[in-house]
Amino acid sequence: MKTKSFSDMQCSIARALDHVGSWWSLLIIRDAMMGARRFKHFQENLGIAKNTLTSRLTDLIEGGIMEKVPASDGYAHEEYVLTERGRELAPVIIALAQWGDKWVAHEKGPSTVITVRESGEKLPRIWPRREDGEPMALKDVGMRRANGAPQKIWHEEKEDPS
Amino acid sequence: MKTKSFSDMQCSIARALDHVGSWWSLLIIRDAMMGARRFKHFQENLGIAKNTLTSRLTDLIEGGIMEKVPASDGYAHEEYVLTERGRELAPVIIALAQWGDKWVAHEKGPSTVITVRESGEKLPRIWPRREDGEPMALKDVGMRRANGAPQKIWHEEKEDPS
DNA sequence: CAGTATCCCCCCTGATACTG
DNA sequence: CAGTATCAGGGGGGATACTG
Repeated sequence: MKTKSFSDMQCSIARALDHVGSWWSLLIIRDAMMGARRFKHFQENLGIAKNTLTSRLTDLIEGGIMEKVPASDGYAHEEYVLTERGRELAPVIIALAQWGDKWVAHEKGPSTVITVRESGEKLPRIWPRREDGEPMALKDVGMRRANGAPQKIWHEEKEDPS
Repeated sequence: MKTKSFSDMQCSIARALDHVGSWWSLLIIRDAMMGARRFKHFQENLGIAKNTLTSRLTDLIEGGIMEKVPASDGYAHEEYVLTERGRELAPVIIALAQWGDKWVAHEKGPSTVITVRESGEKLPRIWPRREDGEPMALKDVGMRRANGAPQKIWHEEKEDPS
C-alpha cells in the first residue's frame, strides 16, 4: 500500500493499516496464529507466490510483527514467529473472522474456528464494552478526532448541513 | 484486490477482506462511523482522488456495507451511510485503532479517539473474553481449521516437526 | 457539489528459472 | 527446502479536465 503511505497520517487506523501492509499480511498472520511457522507452510496453505511471500514476510519482520528464529526442531531452516506486537493483532483477526462468519459466510460454513481453548466452546463475539465489562450498543460508542488533528465536519451528531 | 480473489477461499477472514476491499475502504468506513456522509467530506478528509473514492464507494455499496440515501437535510445531493452490515465492522475498526495507538502511535498522539459516549471515557480495550465476560490471555484462544477445510500443519500445539 | 472520463504510473502479484 | 532473480500483467490509485 504505497503511492500514498498512510504512515504519515496522524490516524491510528491508517498507521496500523500501513504496518500491516497488504491483505496477504493479515492472512499470513492468521496462519501464524494457527501455528504455521515455516516458509513452506505459508506458501502451501495460502497459495501465494514465493517471491510475494518473501516480500510480505520481510515487511512483517521490518514492521516488528514477526521475527525469524532458528528452527524449533533443530533443523537448519529458520522459522517465522509472531512477536508480541504481532500477537496483539489477534483482536483484529478475530473481529474480521467473526464479521465474515456472520455476513459473508461460505456455503460450506466457516473454515476458521475460534474457540476458548480450555472449554472448546466458540469464542464469544468480540465487541466493545463499558468499563464494567458489559457489551454496549454500537451507537453508544463515540468516535471523534482528537485535539491536534483537523476537525472537519462531524463530531457526535451529524445533522449539520455543512 | 483482485488477481486472486479471496472470496472463493473458505475462510471467513479472507472473505471478509475480499468484501472490505482495499485499505481505503476501511478508512472510508472509519470516516462514515465518525459522521461523514457526503462525497465531499470523504474526499477532503481522506485526501483521496475523486475517481478512486467513487470506485471504493461503489464497491462498498455493492458489498452491502454502505448505501446511498437522499440527503438528510433536504438538499438535492445524496449521502452515503453505513448499513447494519457496515456498522458491525466497528469491532474491526476499533481493534485496528487500539492496536495502532499502542504500537505505532504518531508522535503527536492518536488522532482518533474512541470513547464510551455517555461517560466520555476512553473505550476499554476490545479483547477476546470467555463466556463469563472475563478477558482472556491470547494463548488461551484457540484457532483451527474446521472439518471441511484442509487441515495442514498446525492444530493447537506446534511442536510437530512436520 | 458530485461525480464521470481519460490517461498514466507503479506496485502488487504471479510464473518460471535458478541457487545455497 | 528456502529462498532469490527476472520478467510480465493488471488493477488500484492519482491528476486533470469535463459535465449535470
